[in-house]
Amino acid sequence: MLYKKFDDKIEVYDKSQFNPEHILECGQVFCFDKQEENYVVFPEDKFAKIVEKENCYQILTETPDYFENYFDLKTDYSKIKNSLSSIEILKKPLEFGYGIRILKQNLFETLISFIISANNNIKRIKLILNNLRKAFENENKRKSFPTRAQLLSKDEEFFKQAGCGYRASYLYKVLRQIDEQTLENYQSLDTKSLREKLIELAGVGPKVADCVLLFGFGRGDVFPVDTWIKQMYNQFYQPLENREQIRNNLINQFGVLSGYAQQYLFYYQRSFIKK
DNA sequence: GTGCAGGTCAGCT
DNA sequence: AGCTGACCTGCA
Repeated sequence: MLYKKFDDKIEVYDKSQFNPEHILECGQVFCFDKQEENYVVFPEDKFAKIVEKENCYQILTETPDYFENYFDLKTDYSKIKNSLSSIEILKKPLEFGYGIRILKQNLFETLISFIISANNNIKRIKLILNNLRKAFENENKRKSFPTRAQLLSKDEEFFKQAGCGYRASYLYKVLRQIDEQTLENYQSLDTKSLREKLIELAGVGPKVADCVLLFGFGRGDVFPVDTWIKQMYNQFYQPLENREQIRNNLINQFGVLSGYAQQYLFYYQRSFIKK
């Protein structure tokens, strides 16, 4: 993809495979806000503001290298979209979310965020995550995502106060089950074994595991099945109740591009309901 | 007041 | 193994 890296920004010239609204609103990430016409995104302890120009999008940031990787700019999405476009069910979703890219997100942040996402709504998920950031805003620069060590110092009541509800005990437990380095080491596992490892963690079931696999570990051969995907599936395929069955059938069809297909389908399906 | 939101878990057959 | 009900809580 065509882009150029500067000291204080990246300019992305190919608007056909980079659209901040598509990328950030397609459900893979919670650490962003829309400010008037622009999007800001704040993963880990980083920050970027995305501004549209006539011939490009500018990613304004102090850490261009970080965001070059974060937005996976080296990957050519025209190839991915091309191989998916022959599938009838994906035609409209691809047209609608043409600028989607799957972000390369921090493993720990992704794990915590998607544990909180379970049986929850996006507004409240963002509220809770902001509460967690706010609790450490004096010791961190800006409002960074807290580290495992920082969260480990808190008790279950802290997470309840932050609005986590019954997920508070999951967080308390999972912080004692795993650290950042162990997560990194999991990269060497194949997708199936890695998924089993993740499901052992508190608050992590099949759906959350698939989200961490896709958005954190960059595994394309998974298909997170949530209420929206299930709704879509039962609309276009032979209706099924069991989510694992739906998942297996979809992975059978989409193979190593399952995760990508999921994002286009999710974004398109949800657009009908969302205001 | 009622119902829902990117599900997971414990307890049952 | 596979199924079922309970579950925090902010917001519409």
